[in-house]
Amino acid sequence: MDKKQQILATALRMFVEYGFHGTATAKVAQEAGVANGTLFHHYKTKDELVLAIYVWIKDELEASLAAITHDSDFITPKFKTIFTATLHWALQNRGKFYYLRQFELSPHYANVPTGDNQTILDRLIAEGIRRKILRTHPAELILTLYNNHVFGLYQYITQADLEPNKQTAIISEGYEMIWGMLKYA
Amino acid sequence: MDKKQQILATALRMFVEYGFHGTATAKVAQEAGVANGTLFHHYKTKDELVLAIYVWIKDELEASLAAITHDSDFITPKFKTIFTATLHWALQNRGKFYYLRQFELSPHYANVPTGDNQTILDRLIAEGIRRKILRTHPAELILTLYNNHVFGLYQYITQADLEPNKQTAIISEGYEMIWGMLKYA
Amino acid sequence: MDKKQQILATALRMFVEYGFHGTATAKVAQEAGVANGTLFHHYKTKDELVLAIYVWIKDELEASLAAITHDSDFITPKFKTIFTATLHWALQNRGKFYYLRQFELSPHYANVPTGDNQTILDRLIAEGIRRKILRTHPAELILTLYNNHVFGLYQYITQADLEPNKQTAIISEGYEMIWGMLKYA
Amino acid sequence: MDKKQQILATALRMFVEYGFHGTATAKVAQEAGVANGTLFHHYKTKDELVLAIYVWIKDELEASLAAITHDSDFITPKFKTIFTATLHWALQNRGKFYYLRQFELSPHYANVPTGDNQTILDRLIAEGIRRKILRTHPAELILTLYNNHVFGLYQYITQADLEPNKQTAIISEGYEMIWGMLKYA
DNA sequence: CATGAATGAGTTTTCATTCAT
DNA sequence: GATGAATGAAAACTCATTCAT
Repeated sequence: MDKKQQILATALRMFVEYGFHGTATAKVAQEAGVANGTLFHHYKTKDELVLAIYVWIKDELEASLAAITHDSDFITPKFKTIFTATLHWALQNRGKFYYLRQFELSPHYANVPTGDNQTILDRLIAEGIRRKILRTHPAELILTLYNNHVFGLYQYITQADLEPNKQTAIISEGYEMIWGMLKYA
Repeated sequence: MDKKQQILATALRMFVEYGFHGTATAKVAQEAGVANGTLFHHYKTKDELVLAIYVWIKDELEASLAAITHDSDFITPKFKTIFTATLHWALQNRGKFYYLRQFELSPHYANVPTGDNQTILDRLIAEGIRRKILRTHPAELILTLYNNHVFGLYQYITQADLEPNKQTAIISEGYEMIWGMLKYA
Repeated sequence: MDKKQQILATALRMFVEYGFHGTATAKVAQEAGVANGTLFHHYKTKDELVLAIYVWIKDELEASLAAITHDSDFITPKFKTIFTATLHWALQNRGKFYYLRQFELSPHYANVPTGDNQTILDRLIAEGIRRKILRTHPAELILTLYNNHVFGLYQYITQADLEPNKQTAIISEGYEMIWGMLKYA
Repeated sequence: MDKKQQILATALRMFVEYGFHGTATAKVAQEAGVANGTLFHHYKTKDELVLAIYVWIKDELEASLAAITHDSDFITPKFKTIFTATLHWALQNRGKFYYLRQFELSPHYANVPTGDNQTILDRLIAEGIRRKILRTHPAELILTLYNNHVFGLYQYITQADLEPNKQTAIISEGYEMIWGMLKYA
């Protein structure tokens, strides 16, 4: 398990730094301190490794959001909690958050097995629309706009290299913006 | 000249379909109907080709926006005009618009020579902030949020494969959203 | 013992289907339902496995011929019996017979330990020549022509996919041919 | 062209000595005095190279037989001429002849494009059967037995390492044998 | 301007074999 | 005996780039 996890972490770091194609599997193995063949013993192909990292990060973010919300929470504050927590997580896990975007905009995204596993956010949006707390738009549209807004803020904050308190202020502003944009009436 | 343009167009199509690394220069040359060496006769390196396509598309979009606006326009309607025109252009030039995103999120973006050539949108936002028509935020933040919103709408419309009239309706809605989000007070 | 035999049988099948080099030991182990290391526990190298299969089949064919002949038989009918039995055995054990050829034409053949263990056929030919029932040619020549004739018939019958009665007829014809070719005067 | 032919000749020699799988393309390129990539510039895959060699040899043998026969020849002497010439060619081009067998018994044989290009021998056998000069068997059977007989003689002569005059004598004997076996009545 | 043969470093992947448990 | 994770040396193949014509 140790080596497997070591490969995962090293690959993540290198993929973020050099891109998928810019990172040779041999280099990953070397930096992870394992033999070339060991990487392929655990992940049959490079694509499989790329996907495994995505699932790992996705699960981790989801778990971190699950830890601070409850099904019984009211929708409006829950929305704020999730938005804020996501951005803070993103800023404390920049490599991981960047990886998610990099992956989702790449052809690799097509390899994700399509289960019906809805995320907390998926369910929240669906319920918010149904209860007329969010605008009556297709959930898919709301989700897409939300994600792009979150990524936009992340992009700005990281590129402008803001101080922590400024970061919190912007996140707060950003929340007001998206809420004003998506809330019902 | 013919061959040069042929290479450009073919490369654009293939880069969008297979990605930068997934597209071999030899394949581009072949599909463009020119010899391997001809491609390198016009563009010294693959990176140079990738950049040339970006500049070409960027200029084309800018020219198309320039054709429908004037420096003397009022800011508020001009903002709407540009937003709407950009999205329509994106939907009629999907490959080109997608290329812009692909390029800007890639390490290639660092190769763009940093001139002070501001776009129409850059100038509009700067002036909007100065005149307190747009929120008093850093121009960079406003621009980032704007761009991500535009791309989010583009993503939704293309993935949902909407009919033309639905497209126009969503673009109109999308405009109201971003305007509500960015306008002063 | 069970596992050892299981490995042998699985390897035979796969070597015939994919060739020696085309068959990975890991795949053999997997299909045989044993662990990777178990294969190497029983056979020190892949070459050793390849050889073991050859010896196994060779012994089986020899035993099957021994069961229907006696040292005291007359040479002429014994020749016919052996020829006919060999071909029938070959057609009922196609994989095994094909393996023998595949092995003997490969560099692996050099690994067979050279004992003086003569086969029934070897002894029969030697005696036939000595007693002037077979042509006075080097035994090696007669054996080679015999083997190629047998394989030729096998090739034709399997490729033409003949019905059982046709098979018997061809084998009979084939016997007349080789006998006419090799018998004395 | 020079390099292409150089690759072909080198690969032939190495495939005969080490087998298809035992010969690395990198080694072929090295021995042929060309770069690794050059080999793949001329032959897209190793399989394509293997096939190209087969076609080359096959054509060469066919041309050599065509040079000493005429369509108007009588069948019986033509048969002898071809048989004898084939064996002499085989003994003077041992690598090439061995390659043909090696190839035809391998899975590569399935890659040969199935045209209707009949060889001289194919046509001769078909006509011999029709005119009742050869036994009334399926042409395929006659051809298979013929080929195996030729290869058997080749095998014996090369393994016994006979002197030239002995070779000629055995070939002559071998002709009588196959003719006795295949001629009508 | 245009060509396409030639290059060789680099890539992913395979695989027989070992060894600690 | 049995296991399967670990190994690392190959292997086939790719590809941006050069250059003589």
